[in-house]
Amino acid sequence: MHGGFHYQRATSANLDASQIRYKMNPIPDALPLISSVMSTVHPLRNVSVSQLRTACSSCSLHELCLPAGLEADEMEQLDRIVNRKRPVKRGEYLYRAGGALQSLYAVRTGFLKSCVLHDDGREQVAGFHMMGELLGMDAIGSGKHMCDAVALEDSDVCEIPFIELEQLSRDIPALQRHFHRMMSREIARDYGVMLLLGSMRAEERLAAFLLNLSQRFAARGYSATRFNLRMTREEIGSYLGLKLETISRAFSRFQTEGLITVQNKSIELKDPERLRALIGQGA
Amino acid sequence: MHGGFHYQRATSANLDASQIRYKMNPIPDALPLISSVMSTVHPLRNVSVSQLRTACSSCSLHELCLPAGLEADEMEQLDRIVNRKRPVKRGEYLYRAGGALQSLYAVRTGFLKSCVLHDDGREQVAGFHMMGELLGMDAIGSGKHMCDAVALEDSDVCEIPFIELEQLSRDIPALQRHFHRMMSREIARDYGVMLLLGSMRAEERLAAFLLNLSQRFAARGYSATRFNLRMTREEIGSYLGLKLETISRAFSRFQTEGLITVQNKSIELKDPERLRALIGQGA
DNA sequence: CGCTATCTTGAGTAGCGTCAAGTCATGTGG
DNA sequence: CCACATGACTTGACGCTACTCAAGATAGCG
Repeated sequence: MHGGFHYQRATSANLDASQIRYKMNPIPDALPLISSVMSTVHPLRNVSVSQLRTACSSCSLHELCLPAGLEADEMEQLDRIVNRKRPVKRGEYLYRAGGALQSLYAVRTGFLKSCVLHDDGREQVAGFHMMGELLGMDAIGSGKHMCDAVALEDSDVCEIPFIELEQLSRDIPALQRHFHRMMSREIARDYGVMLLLGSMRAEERLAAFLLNLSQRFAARGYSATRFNLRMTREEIGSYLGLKLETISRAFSRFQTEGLITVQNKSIELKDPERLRALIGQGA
Repeated sequence: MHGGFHYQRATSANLDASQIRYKMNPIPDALPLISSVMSTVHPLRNVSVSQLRTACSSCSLHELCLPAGLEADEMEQLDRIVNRKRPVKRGEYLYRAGGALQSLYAVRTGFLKSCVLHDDGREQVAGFHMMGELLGMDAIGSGKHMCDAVALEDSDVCEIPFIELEQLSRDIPALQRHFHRMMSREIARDYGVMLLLGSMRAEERLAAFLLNLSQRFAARGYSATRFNLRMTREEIGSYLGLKLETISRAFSRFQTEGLITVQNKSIELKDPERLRALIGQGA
């Protein structure tokens, strides 16, 4: 594992990009657990550029992503409009606030953040996005993106032209259904963030954040208790409405209390139950 | 204006319900300004129960609400599935967290709030809803409502069975389009709330809140500078992630600074520009 | 007319932010 | 492969904002 390697690194079926980017971390990324999601995976050595263009039907994310619930022939129709495998390098913008909506984007590999900007330069992280999640839905209302989307590590996304998606979802009820579900889940997620920002104290917020990440990794077949953060303390703080020093102090405190082990970007949840119980102390 | 009057009070074209509910307030609600939205209004004295059942096409909100952009015949189709005029009395729940999604609801008259609940009893107001706005979109993802919706004053809503809406929006592209827009706008609004909760200080939050209300009243043909609050200080505080005392102090401070006049629930914006400038001081 | 919910205001405090110094990772160029 | 530069993180001391607790005023309602 060394630099110069990373163009071959990522398949749609693994998250190991992060292991390469953070290759010096003493604790590697959680290894994928055996799960139904992983059943169609090609081993790393078999990956080639052509295989990176896999159709939705052979993408390991199709249960999580937009094609969930589609029949084979419907998935094929969706495949025809999806522009697969657009790479976004770490630090690159997928889109910027104010830019016209062209497509929605499904994360294939990697990790991104959305940032809302304020005139005075303040910036607020509105969300972190991992594989199978859909970005850009904030732009449908006005035709313009409300936020920046930035890759936190080298990532691949599928580009889904919005006009064509809307057209196709008229013909395929299951697609329409699932698209509505994904928009609605974004709204429900936002309500959760509001609850967090509006009524939790610093340590509760961080605990909720860690448990949320844990649950999302678990849903993708990775360890729920050991994972690597892809974002800085400052980005976590921005998302949680706190300063980076507060995040750092809370991590340290959790560690001395035996709730987690934290070493740089690597996290291990030692006692998820006590972490969960911690939420609700500040009522 | 006195009690016992209020069953005749509200047409789809006025917000005056609040003037009756808060009839003792020295400053009445802003009167509707002349605007395109008001062109089909019946004067109050002509209102009858049958007219309360008006179709979307004759509803003064159709430019703001779900039927925006539909042709006459399309609007007729939508009309057939909409269960018009379900009254919700002050304090009544339109739906509750955990309840199964049946319908979306469009506010016709009145004012409602959505509240997210936390296990430990904490409650966070996630939004306030006025005429032309759509509620319940958080429930599509899971099939269950994520929050309570409560009327803050006697209100009327149109009930739109979700399954039928989805069906119909396959046949009517303009309806599909607009429905997507409304969901997306909810997401964009949520991002704005996150920015507010995550990075503004108390007085900035309140200023942003007042300006937002102002803008929404203006979009409905009412005064942008004089209006009545329909919610308590505690509800404003909950929405803004602050305590009621903080809201009260900020109101007082704004008043002594000449930014607003506030008397109980009635608000006048004396200097919207300085109010706007105030946002961005705390960077 | 009195009861209750809502609001205002004050005094004291806790929690998180600010500022600052120093350590540790990452990755670059010699 | 090592030395150094840079960005990320940790920790401490201090300050300020908003919270808590409390008392009193006011409005709305029966």
